[in-house]
Parts: sequence; structure tokens; C-alpha cells
Amino acid sequence: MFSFSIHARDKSSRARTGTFETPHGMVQTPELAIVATEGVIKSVPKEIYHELSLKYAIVNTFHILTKDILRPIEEAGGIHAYSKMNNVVLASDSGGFQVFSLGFGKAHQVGKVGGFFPGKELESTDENNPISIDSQGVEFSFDGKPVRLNPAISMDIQHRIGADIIFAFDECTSPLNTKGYTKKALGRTHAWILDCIQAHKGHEERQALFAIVQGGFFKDLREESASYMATLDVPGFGIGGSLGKTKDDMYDILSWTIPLLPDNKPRHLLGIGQVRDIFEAVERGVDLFDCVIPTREARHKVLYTKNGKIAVRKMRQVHTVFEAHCVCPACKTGVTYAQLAALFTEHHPDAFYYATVHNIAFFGRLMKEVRESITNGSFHTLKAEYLSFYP
RNA sequence: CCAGGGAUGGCGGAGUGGUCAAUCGCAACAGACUGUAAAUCUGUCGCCUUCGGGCUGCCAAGGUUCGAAUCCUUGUCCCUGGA
Repeated sequence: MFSFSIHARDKSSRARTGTFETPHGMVQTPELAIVATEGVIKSVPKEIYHELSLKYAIVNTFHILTKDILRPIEEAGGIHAYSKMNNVVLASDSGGFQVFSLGFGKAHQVGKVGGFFPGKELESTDENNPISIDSQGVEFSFDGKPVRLNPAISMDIQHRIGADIIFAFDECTSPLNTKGYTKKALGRTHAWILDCIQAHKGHEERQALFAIVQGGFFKDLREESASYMATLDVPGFGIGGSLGKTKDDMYDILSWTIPLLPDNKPRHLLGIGQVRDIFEAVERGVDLFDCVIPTREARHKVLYTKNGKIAVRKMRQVHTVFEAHCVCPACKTGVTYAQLAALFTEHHPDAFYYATVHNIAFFGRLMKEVRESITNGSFHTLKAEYLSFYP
């Protein structure tokens, strides 16, 4: 039911194009998933989804569980029907990222491609994590209620959600975690993937379980993890964070791990998707991405264009559409920067809608151009073009 | 005409003798955002500054006081009842 075929390769890098086939159609790679955490794209009505030429989207196990939308999803007959994304390849994240984002990430106010915070370096140990983690799983506290997740629970929820690609329940560590801690967490992640595979037995035809490589910014741990995951009989791999302290750290991690993964299976770089990062990662062999940036930054008044990011606030006097060639619902109907700025000022929901659909369209085009450039040998030219506006 | 109420920084709106250049919200300005606790968060937001501080300032003009956005007088404008 799931198969990955590679169509073209870049001559001077690990970039490749391919197709990943699933029960709900295929994704052409490289592709970026739009994030629909609770099964919906924020600020875009479901009736519009079919106009967005969405190819790949991802939902979240932890948030679906805690917001009580598992039942509505099951009643609708699965996430594709619930989300009105019947022709979209859907993934679900396992909740492993929330182990970080609601744990050390929250405690230390740091992202997974972390900044470096003086005085906070490497203090992370079990004691100052607001979440309790042991070999049996993770105990969250959310809205004052305890929420438990482990491989079996996460797999069960993901089976009920019904996404095409599901991710193993892992422990995403923090850039501030010590090597000792990261190694311990990696041990759990490595044990848990076996539990996930076990729990997934019988569902392999319907959903593809991707294993996740961890190991922080430690070369030997990353190599150990990639080598270990490579031995497993899974249809694809995720590469998870912590991804170091800088972009270069992240690129190093990709260079370390990807050569150790089987060439004939897709690799999904979890949670990454800034323009430059997409090029650098594709170049190192990444096939799939997901990222909140297109949708989140839209709500934060940032528009993506081929000439760079644009702060809508500064465009009050500009009476043109966002991008003349764009066919997103906003550009198509002639919404101008000035109008968008005015809508943002009055907090009108359409502002969020217009900006979101445009950014989704931008990233859709970007990924298409990336694919075409790999096919016709112009990947590096395209990269240079984009990086001049997205340094 | 009578009786009340009110005028605060771009706007809304706190503050009723000192610790007030004046809480807070909005707007504005600058920045951040990478498996979404995010339509969020951070900083600036009277003028000048060598960042120590200096100056002007709460409708206007007088006054009381060591000290006034805060109390008194007059004026101007606005709102609400009454004739």
C-alpha cells in the first residue's frame, strides 16, 4: 500500500525527487506538510481547503487527545473526512514533540533549533522538567489534568485518527540537554520504537509508521540512532530535534544521519521549514517536511513572496496584490496589501485567512519549483535565487 | 435659565495632595516565530540626553500649599436631568 519511488537525483548533492504512495493518493517529494494540529488549518474555513491545492498536511496526537476531538474524528470516519482533506496525504505527529515543547522547551523558553541562553546552559536534568518521563512513558499535566502518553497509547490514538503517515512516539530533547541526558532519552526513544512497531502490527497496510532519529547535536548519538533506525522494517524515517543551537548545527546533523538511512525510503525532517532550511535539507537528502511557519507567520502579519518575507504592517500604502502570478484565494480576488493591512488593524478574521492561504500557496509553489529544479538540473540555481531573499 | 456630571499623552480609560512622565488596553514603531500552550511573544511609545540625568506636562488663567493631574476661584467646551 505504501511505496516510495525515486525519479530524479541532483548530480552534485543528495537532493532527489520521488513519489510516496498512500491510500489517499501520493505526495511528490520534496514536499512540505501544512500543519493542522487539531485537524483544521487555523483561520481557514474547511470549505476552502479544496482551493488550496494541498498535498500534505499533519495533525497532532497530543492536541487532538487533550482537546477531545478524537471522538468527532472517529465519528466522521477518520481524519481525512473530518478535516475535509480526502485527497490530501495526512500525517499525524505522535506527541513526542510535546515532550519537549511542554517540557524543557517551556521551562527554558527555548526552541528546538535553540538559541543559547547564558546561565541556562546544560542545566537540564530530570529534576527541572515540568513533565515526568520514564521508560514507561510520559506524564504531562495539561490544563490541570494529567495526560499520559507512551508508545502503545500514542499508536492507538494515531490508529483511531487514521492519518496515512504516523510517527513513532519519541522523546524530543532540548538543545540545552546535556549529552548524558540526551543519551538516556535516546535509549528510551530506541526502546519505544520497538513498542510502536509492535503496537502497529496489523495496521501496516493502512498507515505507514515512520521511525524517528534522535540524538541531539551529538555526532556519535545521531550516528548511533540513524544506524539503529536503519535496521528497522519501517516505510520511512523522521529526523527529530533537538537540532543544535544554530542552523549550521542542524545541517551538520542532516549530513551525519542521512547517509546512514536507507536510500530507498523517504526521510521527513520534523518541524522544519524556513525557506533556507528547506534548500539546505533537500540538498542533504530530505524528502518531506512539516512546519508551522507558513500558517503561524501569516497570523503574525508576515507574507511570503518570491522577493522575500514582507511585514504587512509596512505595506499600508501599497495597492497591489501580494504576488501577481499567485492564484491563492486572496490574490485571485484582488486583495491588496493596503486592504490586508487595514483588515489586520481591525482584527478582521479575513486578514488571517488571506495571509494564511497566500503563504500556503507560496510554499506549495516553492516545493514544486524545488522538485522541477532537481528534475531539470537547476536546483543550485534555484537555491541561489531564493537564498538571496531568504538568507 | 436651573440642577448635576465631566474635560488626562494618537484614541479609550485609570489615577483624587507627595513614591506621577502619569497603571492598563488599543493604535503606532522595531523585532521574534521551524514535529502550534502562538490571531502569540519581546522591546519602544511627551521632548532632549555624553543614558547619570535635564526639560515641558493632565482644557485655560489665576490661587492655596514645602509640594497640585489631584484642593479653591473664574472662564471655555461637552454630557445628563428639570423648566
